[in-house]
Amino acid sequence: MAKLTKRKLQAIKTKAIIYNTFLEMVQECEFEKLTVEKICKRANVSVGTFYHHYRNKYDIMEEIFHRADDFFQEKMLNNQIKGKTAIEKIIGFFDLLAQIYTRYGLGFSKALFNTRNNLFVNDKRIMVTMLRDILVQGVEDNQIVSDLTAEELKRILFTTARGIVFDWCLRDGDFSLEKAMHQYILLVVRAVAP
Amino acid sequence: MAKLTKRKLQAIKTKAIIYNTFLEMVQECEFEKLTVEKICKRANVSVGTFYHHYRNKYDIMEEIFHRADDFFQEKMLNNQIKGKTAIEKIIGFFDLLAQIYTRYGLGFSKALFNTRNNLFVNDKRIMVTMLRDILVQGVEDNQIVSDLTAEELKRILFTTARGIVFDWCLRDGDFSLEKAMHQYILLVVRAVAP
Amino acid sequence: MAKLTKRKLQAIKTKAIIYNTFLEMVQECEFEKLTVEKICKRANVSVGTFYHHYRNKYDIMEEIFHRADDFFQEKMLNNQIKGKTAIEKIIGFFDLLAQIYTRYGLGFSKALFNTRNNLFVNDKRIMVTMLRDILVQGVEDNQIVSDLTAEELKRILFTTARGIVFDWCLRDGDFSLEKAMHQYILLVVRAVAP
Amino acid sequence: MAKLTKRKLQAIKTKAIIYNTFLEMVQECEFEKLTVEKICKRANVSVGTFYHHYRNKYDIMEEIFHRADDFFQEKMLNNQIKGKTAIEKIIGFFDLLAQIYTRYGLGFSKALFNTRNNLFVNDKRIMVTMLRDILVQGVEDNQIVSDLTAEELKRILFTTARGIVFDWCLRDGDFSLEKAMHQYILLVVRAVAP
DNA sequence: AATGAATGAGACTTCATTCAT
DNA sequence: AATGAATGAAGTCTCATTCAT
Repeated sequence: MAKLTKRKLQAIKTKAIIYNTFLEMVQECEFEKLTVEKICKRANVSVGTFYHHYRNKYDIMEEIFHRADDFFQEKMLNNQIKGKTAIEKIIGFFDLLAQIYTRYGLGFSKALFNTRNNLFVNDKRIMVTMLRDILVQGVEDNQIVSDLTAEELKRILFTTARGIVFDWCLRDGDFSLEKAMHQYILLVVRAVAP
Repeated sequence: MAKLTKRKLQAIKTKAIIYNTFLEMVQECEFEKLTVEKICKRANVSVGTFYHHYRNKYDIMEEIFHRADDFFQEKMLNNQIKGKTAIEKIIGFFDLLAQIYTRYGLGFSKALFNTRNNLFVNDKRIMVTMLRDILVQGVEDNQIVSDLTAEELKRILFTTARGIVFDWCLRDGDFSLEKAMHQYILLVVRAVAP
Repeated sequence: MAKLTKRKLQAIKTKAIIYNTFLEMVQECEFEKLTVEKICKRANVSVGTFYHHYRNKYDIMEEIFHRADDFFQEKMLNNQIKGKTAIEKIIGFFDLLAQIYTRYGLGFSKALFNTRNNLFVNDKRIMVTMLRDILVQGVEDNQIVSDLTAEELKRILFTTARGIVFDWCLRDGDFSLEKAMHQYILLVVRAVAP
Repeated sequence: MAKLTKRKLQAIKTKAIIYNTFLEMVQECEFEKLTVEKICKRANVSVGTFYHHYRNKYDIMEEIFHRADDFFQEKMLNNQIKGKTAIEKIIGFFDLLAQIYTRYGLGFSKALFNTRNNLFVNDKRIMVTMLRDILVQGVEDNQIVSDLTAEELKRILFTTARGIVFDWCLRDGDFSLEKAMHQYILLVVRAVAP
C-alpha cells in the first residue's frame, strides 16, 4: 500500500531532522531570533531542503502544535476509559496539559504564548471540544452544579490555564508548572462548582 | 524657576508627538512590525530626532508602562481614602487595572503581553507592592481568611488577571475586559477567601 | 574527484570578482570610506552576495594579507634553493617584501598600515618565521656576527622595513619602494653585522 | 593690551576643557570611534560649544600636534645652548622625540600614526628644520662624514624613528619607547656616519 | 559664549525566499 | 529530493553639523 521508496524514506528522515533540530533550538534561542539559515546549519541541510518540507518557521510551530494535540487526544482517550467523575476528569485534563507544556519545554511555550497566535482561538480544536464534552456531560449528570454554562466554565478554565503557563514563561520556568496548574485549577473548579 | 525656555518646551512637545504617534500606531500595527522609520514618518520627525529622545522603540514601551503605573498609583491613592474592606479594595484594584488596559488599548496590550517582557516580573513595581499591602492588611485585620499567604494570594490574582488580559488580546477585544475582569476576580476572591 | 560543479565554479568566480573589485577600489578610495555597498555596486553583485562570501570588508583585507603571505612564501622557497649567504638572503627577503607591497599597491598598503592592525603583530606568520630562520642560521654559520640576538635583529629589520613602507604611504608613493628598501636594509645590515 | 574680559577668559577655559578631555579620551578610545558627542558629554559642554571652538575632531588633533611642536622646540632651544657634538645633538633630538610621544601617550600616537596624516609630510615643520640644521652644521663642521647628504640622512633618521613609534603602537606600548629609540638611532647614526 | 534640538544621509547587516542545477 | 548561491528590500542606528535661542 504505502510505496515507501528509498527516496521517500530519506525525505521523511530529513523532515524529521529539521523538525527535531527546530524543537531543540527553540529551547535555546528566542523564536523571533531563530532564522531558517540557523536551523539549516545546525540540521546540516540546505535552506532549499528546508523550504521543500516547510513553508517557513511558523509552519513547523504549527506542526508541533498539531502533534501535541494528537498526543494529548491519544492520552486522554486512554484515560477516559476509567470511570471518573467530571471534576476528576477536569483536573486530569489540565494535569495532562501541564505535562505537555513541560514536555515540549519552556522555549516552545514562550514561542507559543504570543497574542497573535490564532492557534489558541480555534474552538474546533480537539482539545477544546474534549473539555467541552467533559463539562457538558458533567452538567447533564449533575456532577457539576453551577450558575455558569458549560461554555462559560470552559472559558474560565482555559483562561486560568493560559494565565499559569504565561506566568511560567515569564518566570523562566522557576516553578513546577504541573503543581501550579493542579493547585490553581482545583481552586477554580471548587469556586465554580462547589 | 522653571527653566522652560521656548526651545525646551518645543523639545518636550516633539517627544510627546513621538510618544503619541507610537501609541496611536501600536493600535493599528503589530508591535514587531512597527519600525522606527514608520513612526517618524507619521510623526513628521527625523529618525535622528527619534533617537535623540528614545533609545529604541522598546524604550517608548517602557515609558508607557511606567506612565501607566504612575496613573494607576495616583488613582488608587485617591480611592483608597474611602473606607472599604480588603475584598472591596482587591476588586477595585483589578477593576482599575482593567480600565487601564482598556484605556491604553488592545494594540498596546498585545505588544505588552509577550513572554520576554521582564517588566512584568518586577516585584518592586508600585502596582505589585500596592496589592501586597492590601492583602497583608486584609489578613491582619481578619478580613481575608485563607489557607494561603498574602504572597500566594497576590500571585494567584495577578496570574488570573494576566490570563484574562491575554485572552482579551487573543480574542481581539471581542468582550468587555472590565466586566470579565470583575467577574473572574470576584470568583477567585470568593474561592480563596470565602 | 574535484566536486566543482558548474554552480560551485560560478560561486568561486563571484567571490573572485568581489575580491578583485575590492583590490581595485582600495587603490582609489580610502579604506575607511570604502563601503560594502560601493564595492557591490562596482562588482555588480548584491550586498547579500557580498555577505554570503565575506563577513565584512576587513575579512577581504585579511584574505589579501594571507594570500600575500602565501605568495611571499612560495617565492622565497624557490629562491632559497640558490646558494646564498645569510646577508644576501636578508637583502633578498626585504627586496621581495618591497616587491609585494609595490605589487599590491599603495592603496592596499595604506589600508594595512594602521596601528590597530594586529595582523602585523603575529609572530607565527610564515613571513616572520622565515626571517628568523635565516637569521638563526646566519648566526650559527658565523655569517652574521653581532652583539644582538637573532630575535633582536629580526625586530630591528622589520621595524625599519615598516618605517620605510609607512613613509612610502605618507609620501603617496613618490619614490621607489624597492630601491629605498634595498638601500635602508643594506645600511642596517651593515650596521648590525659588519 | 590684552583685553581679557570675563567672557573671553571663560571661553579660553572652555576650550581648554575640551582640549584636555579629548586628550584624555583619545587614550581610552580608538580615535575613529571618538565622536564629538562623546567628547562633549564627558567635557560637560554642548556640541554647539565644541563647534564654536573647533572645526571638528581633527582640528584638535592638529592643535595637539602643533603644541607638541612648540614644546619640542622650546626644549631643544634650551638644550642646544650646551656645547655638544652633532652626533650628540642627533641622539638628543630623538631622545626628546621619544619623550614627547611617551608623554602624549599611546592613544594619541595611535591616532597620529595613520598613512593619511599629512602633518607628517610637512617639510616646513620646525621639528624638521631643526634636525636639518643640526645635520647641515654637522657636515660643515666635519663632525658628520658620510656618503649621504644631510637631506638623505634626515630622511633615514625620521623614517627609522617613525618605524619605531609605529612598532610601539602596534605592540601596545609593551616596551620603553625611549630606550628603543635611543638604541636604534644610535645604530643608524653609527652606520651612516662612522 | 553657550546651548542642545533637530536633521537626514548613509553605513552595516540580516534574512526570507527563489531557482538553476 | 537536495543544494546553496544569489537576491535586495528593509530595518537599526550613528553622527557631523546647523541654527534658533
